[in-house]
Amino acid sequence: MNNRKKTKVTIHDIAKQLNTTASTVSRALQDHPRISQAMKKAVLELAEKLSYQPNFIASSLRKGHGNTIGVVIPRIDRNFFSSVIGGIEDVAAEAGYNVLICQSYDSEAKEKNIIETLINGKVDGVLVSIASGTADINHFKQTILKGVPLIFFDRAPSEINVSKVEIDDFLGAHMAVSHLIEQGCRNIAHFSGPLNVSIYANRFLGYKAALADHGIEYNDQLLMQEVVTSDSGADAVDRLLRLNPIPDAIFSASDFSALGAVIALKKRNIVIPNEMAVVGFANEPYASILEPSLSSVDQHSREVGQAAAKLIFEEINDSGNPFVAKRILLTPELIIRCTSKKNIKEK
Amino acid sequence: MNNRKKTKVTIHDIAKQLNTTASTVSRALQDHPRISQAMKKAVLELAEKLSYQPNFIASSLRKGHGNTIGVVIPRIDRNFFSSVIGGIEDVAAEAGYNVLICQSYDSEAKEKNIIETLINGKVDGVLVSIASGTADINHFKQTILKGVPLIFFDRAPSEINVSKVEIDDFLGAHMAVSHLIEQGCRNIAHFSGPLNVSIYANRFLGYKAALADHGIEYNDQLLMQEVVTSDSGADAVDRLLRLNPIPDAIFSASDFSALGAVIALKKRNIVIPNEMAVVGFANEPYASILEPSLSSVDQHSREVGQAAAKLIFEEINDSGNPFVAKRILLTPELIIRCTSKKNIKEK
DNA sequence: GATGAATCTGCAATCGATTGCAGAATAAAA
DNA sequence: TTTTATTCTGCAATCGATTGCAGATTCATC
Repeated sequence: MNNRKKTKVTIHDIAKQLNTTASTVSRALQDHPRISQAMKKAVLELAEKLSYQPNFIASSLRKGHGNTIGVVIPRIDRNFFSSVIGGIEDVAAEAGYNVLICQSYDSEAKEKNIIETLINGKVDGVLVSIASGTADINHFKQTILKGVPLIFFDRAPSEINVSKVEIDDFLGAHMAVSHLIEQGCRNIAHFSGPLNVSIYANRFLGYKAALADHGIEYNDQLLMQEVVTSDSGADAVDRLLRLNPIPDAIFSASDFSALGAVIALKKRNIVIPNEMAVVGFANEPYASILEPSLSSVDQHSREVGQAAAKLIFEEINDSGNPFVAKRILLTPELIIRCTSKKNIKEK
Repeated sequence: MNNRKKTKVTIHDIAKQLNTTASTVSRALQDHPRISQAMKKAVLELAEKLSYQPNFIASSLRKGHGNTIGVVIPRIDRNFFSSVIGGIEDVAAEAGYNVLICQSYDSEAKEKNIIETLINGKVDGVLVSIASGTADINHFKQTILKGVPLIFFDRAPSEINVSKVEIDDFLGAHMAVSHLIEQGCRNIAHFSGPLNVSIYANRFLGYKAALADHGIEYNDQLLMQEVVTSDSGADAVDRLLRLNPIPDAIFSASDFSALGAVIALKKRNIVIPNEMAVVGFANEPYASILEPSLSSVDQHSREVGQAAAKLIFEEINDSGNPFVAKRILLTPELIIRCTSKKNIKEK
């Protein structure tokens, strides 16, 4: 067992041993109605005996598709994306498809490169969460021209006519901010990401709308831009504390900056949530572990993946009909924990 | 742009327009030395103009490989595995390979199924972290017979002659337990997983060895078996507290059970680390966020992925030579935090 | 002008499975 | 026995790119 040689049994080998042809063997293996039971039995038995396995590449070439879909994400070691992939893989495995994972690391060049190698027959469809560094979306137009189904999830460009699966960021933000207002907060700061990225833009709009709906005026000073990391969250807290009056809540578009904020607030002995309430976004696994536990908007990431995968299979199987872009908007869920629930002690 | 038609430019199309043949076009595209500069230029220009993209499937069939490797893991939404995949993907992308991800959900049947579909030419090599439910490893022997390179990482069966990338669980456990002993603990409990799984067996051995090396007798009562989840960790704490004397430390083979233990201990107002110190294993992202922050053994997961990927490319490119199984053992790192560092206040 | 060398191209087979169509073999009906 | 219907099989092309080998063309040398 120390030298490994390729055993390559093909339908021709089977045909030869049975004094028949590859066509017949091929049909027998597919249980084609015009092949006799006797022949099917013989083929199946010999195939089993020789432990024949069909060559996937060859049949893909002939059939024109390879039962594989590609997924392009910024990075996999982020909880949101790995759980989206979990959802995609569930649906794909069910449908007999495999999933090819590629990371763009938020770089447009990498993303472009990935898309180009994927669409040359390697995959039958592509699911993308666009890189934040991507300005030019021509590579996606290529994909469409090639006739390869394309779906965006989570992060999607607006200037392109494709199907999308998104969570309702506006609603999530609106729920979070409304909740803070119900808790008595009136002076609510917002940590935002780059506003040219749709998810952050929508969260910002949801924030503003919730304020307006409760008759609270929007205050420019309370918007902290490009605050999505833990460090920047801590810095932003410093800036907030210099305001007069000091805000009484933070709605952060990211759990990471919310985390940084909570740590910074604790360091300054500011009581959470009574002096300053905090709600994050994404419901990262650590949200429940942080003390006080972090309220956050859950994105139902696994369902995002499942929905996106289902959508792409629809488009793959539907390729004859004229294309109509669909948009699925999933409802997020506000998870209320200790950083925002006043008058309730930590247990 | 509402109807999507497949544009399928092949080398034959280019050849026809240039009054030459597919062979010449193929060679021109590969910059073959025996093609004239003029012809190369013409081909390249026309290819560009028609936005020709080589058909990946066709060239794979002919070349006998498809620049794809498969990864089989129990599940992707676990930090360890997603970061291993990050490492694999880094190396693979560098080498011009794509990565196919499959989840076994710790089921032998699923794993077997995955392996069988992968090795039929779909991938050029397979990286596996074996499902905990897998007893029969015949499907892997098939893989070897097929001549498809195979590497195990993290979890590997012992009864098979293949290359492996593992972290030194024995050493990691030894470091953790020695550290607890240095902190003055003498009565150290151990939360273990199923001992037929190598990683848990080795952690257990490392635990025992560290005790022995410090002249501490191993006590059967302090071994809590099958404790790898948060809930079971909390339960195990209950049992420990009924012992006499009560242990003064826990070395957990999993961060999840360590987490459960810390929460349970806090609920009972047992002071960590002075009354009970805790060290976990895996350095999950929440370890640093927990209060008190959890000491844990970091597995350098990204490096595991990188090492495994490098190894499989060696085997793929080396297929001529007689096979020699390699074993890479990575050194883990003990991260000392507040659950085990006595006499240091939490900041 | 002839021979040899050097440089390009094209033919045709190949990778392995699939499939339309023709045709063989068998059974049923006349 | 002949005709018609029915049931199986096989031939050959196809998917698109690659490659060994032969042949063609150009150029240099004697």
